[in-house]
Amino acid sequence: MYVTNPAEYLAKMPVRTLASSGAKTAEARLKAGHYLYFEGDQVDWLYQVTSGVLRLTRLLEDGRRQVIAFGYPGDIVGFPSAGLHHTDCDALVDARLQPYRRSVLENGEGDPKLHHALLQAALCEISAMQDHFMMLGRKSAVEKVASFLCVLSDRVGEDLGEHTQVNLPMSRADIADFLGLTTETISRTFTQLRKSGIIAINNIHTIVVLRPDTLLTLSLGDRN
Amino acid sequence: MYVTNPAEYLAKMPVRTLASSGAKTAEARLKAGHYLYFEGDQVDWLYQVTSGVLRLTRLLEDGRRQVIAFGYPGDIVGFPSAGLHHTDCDALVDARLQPYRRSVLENGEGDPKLHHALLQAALCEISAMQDHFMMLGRKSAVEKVASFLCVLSDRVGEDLGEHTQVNLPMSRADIADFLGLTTETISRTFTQLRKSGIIAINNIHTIVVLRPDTLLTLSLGDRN
DNA sequence: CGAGTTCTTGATTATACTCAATCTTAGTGG
DNA sequence: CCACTAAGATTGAGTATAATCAAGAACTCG
Repeated sequence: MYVTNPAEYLAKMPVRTLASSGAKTAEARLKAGHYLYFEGDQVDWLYQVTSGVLRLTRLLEDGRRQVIAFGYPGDIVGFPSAGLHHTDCDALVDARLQPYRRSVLENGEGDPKLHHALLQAALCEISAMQDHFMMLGRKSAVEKVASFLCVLSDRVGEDLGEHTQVNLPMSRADIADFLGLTTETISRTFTQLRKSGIIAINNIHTIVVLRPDTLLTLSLGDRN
Repeated sequence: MYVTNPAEYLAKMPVRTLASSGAKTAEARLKAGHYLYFEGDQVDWLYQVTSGVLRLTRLLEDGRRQVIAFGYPGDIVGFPSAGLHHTDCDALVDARLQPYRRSVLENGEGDPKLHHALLQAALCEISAMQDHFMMLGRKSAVEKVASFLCVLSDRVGEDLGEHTQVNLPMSRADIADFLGLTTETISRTFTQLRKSGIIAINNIHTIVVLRPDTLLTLSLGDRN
């Protein structure tokens, strides 16, 4: 889940259909806080998130952290590079996962349709990451946070009729490490959006988007 | 070319061998300043850079720009997402390109070996981009510039015996838009590295790495 | 209920940006 | 070949944004 321009995400949906394929294994479960894999591990399986939310992270020697992505239902995680995992991955909340053999991605092994679907998911990933570059490199704190909320709202927001409610299973530190900011800045920006009447904060993990249009405008950085 | 940790790049080398495959077309040439494709174009071909340097960019409505990558010899550019290009691509200097049909990547069409090589290149790309996230999100200006020079030095530096010479075909603005900084900051950081005796600046497009070890230390952000 | 973590808010600082001027380089035509 | 121009690079001064440091508030969970 690379949080950028909402429109980008529609292209990802076709992936959901791949679960209907033949060569699949029994669904796996991952409890909140437990790790699916670590950086450097051999890749044997890819996983499509069925429910729950995953967190993909990378560490620098000195402790600085980057959250690479959040894995929401429909997303595929675990793409290998040189056969190895290049992030850590753990669950923010209890999750269910559909595993696919790495060999299906790399060799097409017996299931060309699934092979193709996994390849398409990898290609989507590349394009989504490019969006995220723009966000990390060129957007202000407000733009980043607004973008983040916009995408979450579009992808997993609950329709409350008038407004949209968004659940944030991740901590402020996770959001900060995803957007290249500090927890303090995330907190301040949330407060600022709340005081402007753009969002409401029901509790730490639940916000309501009151003015989605304004939020979208902020995310695009119209400095009028 | 995602400038991060030098070690990452060794993994990319196997890709070079794929040019020996059967299903290839005549080499293409692209003059400096000319575009290979634009964002939104239909993807028909992927290209492996044979010589020269490409620039992949993305624009925001208000003119802010992100350089997504530089394409150096060995690199593959043009991976489709939903069949479309998601960056602009032009040549910084005259370049030669080996084209491969998109269908080889997506359907394996007639050449499983090439299909596999292109897929591996795409997977490498994902991991390299993850490195770049860390750089954009979590590194200081000095760390970014040092990282950039380290990788260029490793990949395309000319061995001058004692030192390593690096050619920079791109402008300061390109480097800035690649690293998420401004041209002024790039300039100042270069000057700072020069005054510290870590690099020498022969001319705007040619720098010499005098103390590679110190540069590497700086790139990793050891704040001692 | 209480301890510990996470979040929020405030005050201050630092890093990198902005704006502006100067210098350098590359390209053009006399 | 050299002056002239335009674009790009450097440097400086001042500023703004987000980071840091620190304290207090609000959650979480045993």
